[in-house]
Amino acid sequence: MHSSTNQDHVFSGFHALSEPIRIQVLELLREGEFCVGDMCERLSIAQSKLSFHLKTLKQAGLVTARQQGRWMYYSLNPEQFNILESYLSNY
Amino acid sequence: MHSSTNQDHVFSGFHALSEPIRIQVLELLREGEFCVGDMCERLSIAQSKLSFHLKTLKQAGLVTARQQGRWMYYSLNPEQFNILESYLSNY
DNA sequence: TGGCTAGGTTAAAAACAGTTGATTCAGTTG
DNA sequence: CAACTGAATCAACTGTTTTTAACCTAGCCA
Repeated sequence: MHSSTNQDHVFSGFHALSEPIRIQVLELLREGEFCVGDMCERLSIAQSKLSFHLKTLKQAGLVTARQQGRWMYYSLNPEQFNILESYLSNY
Repeated sequence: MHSSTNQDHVFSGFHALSEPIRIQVLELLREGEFCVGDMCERLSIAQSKLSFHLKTLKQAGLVTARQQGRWMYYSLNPEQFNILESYLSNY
């Protein structure tokens, strides 16, 4: 049906999705790519807190990061959403 | 896109999905309806522990319960999986 | 080079989730 | 009614996740 290796990734995906701040981040990223500072401002959230949640989202594969100079740009990774979606479609 | 009222339900859905025992329960329920005692046996898990996780799954809408005499029968609620699936399809 | 800035890291505290064993509750059966 | 049983609940405990504030690092520009 699906390998247990994938299942771990699926777990961390659902875990990443089960937190309000992380959902806010994802909703924001639907507008497009953002750097950390701009996200802090838009979400009124402390930088280190945001970094923590971005790390979680990145480890879960839901977002990707790209560095440009001093700025780190984050964006959605739709592929991972597809994987979670197709896991759910088993039910 | 989707109301914030729905979002709460979506949260608890993803939270429910982010725990190994709860996934085991859901996988088992794909075989069909089970009462608590049988699930305990099949999953080698203490009754109060299982009840705790079933409560979480029920609150998240992922399973439904039906009482028959002293037995409580649980089964999957595919509609809620569809809701989560379509939430993910926004990404 | 030195100072500034964006963002990642860390450690301690606080908050939250899960486990355990005992207890309670509601149906059933004698 | 009394004894019994399946399942929910509770309180104490343990483990994990999140928050916070201080600190570190790397890139830029004077």
